[in-house]
Amino acid sequence: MLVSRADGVLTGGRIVETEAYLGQGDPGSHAATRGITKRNAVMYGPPGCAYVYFTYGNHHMLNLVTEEEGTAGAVLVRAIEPQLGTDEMVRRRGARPMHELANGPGKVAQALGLDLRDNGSVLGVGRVAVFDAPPPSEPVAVSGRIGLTAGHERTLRFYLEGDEHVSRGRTGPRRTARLTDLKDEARAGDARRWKDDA
DNA sequence: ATAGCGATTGACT
DNA sequence: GTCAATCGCTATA
Repeated sequence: MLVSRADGVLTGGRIVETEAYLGQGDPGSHAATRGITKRNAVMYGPPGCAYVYFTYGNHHMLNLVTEEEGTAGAVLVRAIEPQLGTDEMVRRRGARPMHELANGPGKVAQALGLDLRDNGSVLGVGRVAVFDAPPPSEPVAVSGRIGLTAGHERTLRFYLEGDEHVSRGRTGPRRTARLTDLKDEARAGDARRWKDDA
């Protein structure tokens, strides 16, 4: 559950689509180039913070920092299922079908009223908060990330299979799995990474 | 100081 | 399916 209290109004919903962005070695990441810059600094900061950036001259993107301080890593929230403050979300986004209020990363930030002021804010302390929720009943689909220049693709996009609130997009190759299995895979990957580092 | 570009969207063919 | 809008960040001079 993702919740915003921008403008003193609570808005939010269930996260239904995400993409992972790593640090060095992930050419699609803002942290791809070695070193901290003014923009990507928050990605290197402590986990549990919001990394918000501005792109294409119009759109804000909300990421959740995931890795320990000193290691770049964040999850881009690409879509949510509106559940809280939907009337305010309609006011911010314009009259649209419910499933088009936040079915894209730029739309998520707009619907939640977020902007660069939220960059670096601590989840639950600033205007953005994330709460645990029951695991989804739908299978989780895994595909390549959207919108990256060729050669930057990695299968790091995760979304709820068949959910109407997921962004439209060229999916490409895709597989589905249970959430518990994906978590097992992630843990195995972490173990492999630690072993390699050692 | 500044050219080039982008983790997109919305309108249009 | 194509395409323009739009501006902060990054890299280069």
